[in-house]
Order: sequence, then structure tokens, then C-alpha cells
Amino acid sequence: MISFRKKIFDIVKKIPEGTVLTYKQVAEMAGRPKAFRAVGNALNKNHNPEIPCHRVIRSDGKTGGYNRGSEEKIKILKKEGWGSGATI
DNA sequence: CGTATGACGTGCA
DNA sequence: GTGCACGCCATAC
Repeated sequence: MISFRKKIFDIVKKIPEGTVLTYKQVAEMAGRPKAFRAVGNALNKNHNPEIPCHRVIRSDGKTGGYNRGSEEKIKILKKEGWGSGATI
């Protein structure tokens, strides 16, 4: 991992279906628990369909944003099981 | 190189 | 319980 950004992509790509992590969790996995802001930045600039950024949500339980639209993000998460009682 | 921005998080009123 | 303001890091220009 050269750039912090690449690390974020790798972590998000490894997120299994039905599992949703918060920006804070991803930042912690990346080694910078205080860089949760940079995490969202990386995902925001990310336009790769290989990155399931929809599995990354806020610590408040809100979805935050999504390249394709927040509504799609919520729709996918609900489809994967998020909001079915497991929530975050 | 320096400044500005951003899909956030936490603390306090 | 809700709302406002501040602080943090990385990337882009």
C-alpha cells in the first residue's frame, strides 16, 4: 500500500456481503483511526465499480453518501441485510 | 509548496 | 434528544 487511499480501497473491497463497516472502522483498519475523514474523501473520489463503498456508512447509522446516489446505497444495504434487525 | 475542500466524529449547550 | 461548532487526516488544485 503506497497511498492511504489504496489501502482504503483494498479494505472496502474485502468487506463481505451483508457486512457494513463505518468510516471510523475502515480508518482504523487502515491504521489511521483519526483519518476517517480522509476515508470518505478517498471513497468520494473513487468511481471504481469494484469498490463496494455502499458498505461503508457513518457511525450514526446513516448511509452518508454514494457515487451512484444515497438511495441506491440504502437499497443495496437493505438488500444485503442491513436494516433487517442487524443494523450496525 | 501552500491553500481549500470533503461521503466524518466527538463534545458541549 | 436535538443542534451547533470544532477538530482531524488525506487528496486535489
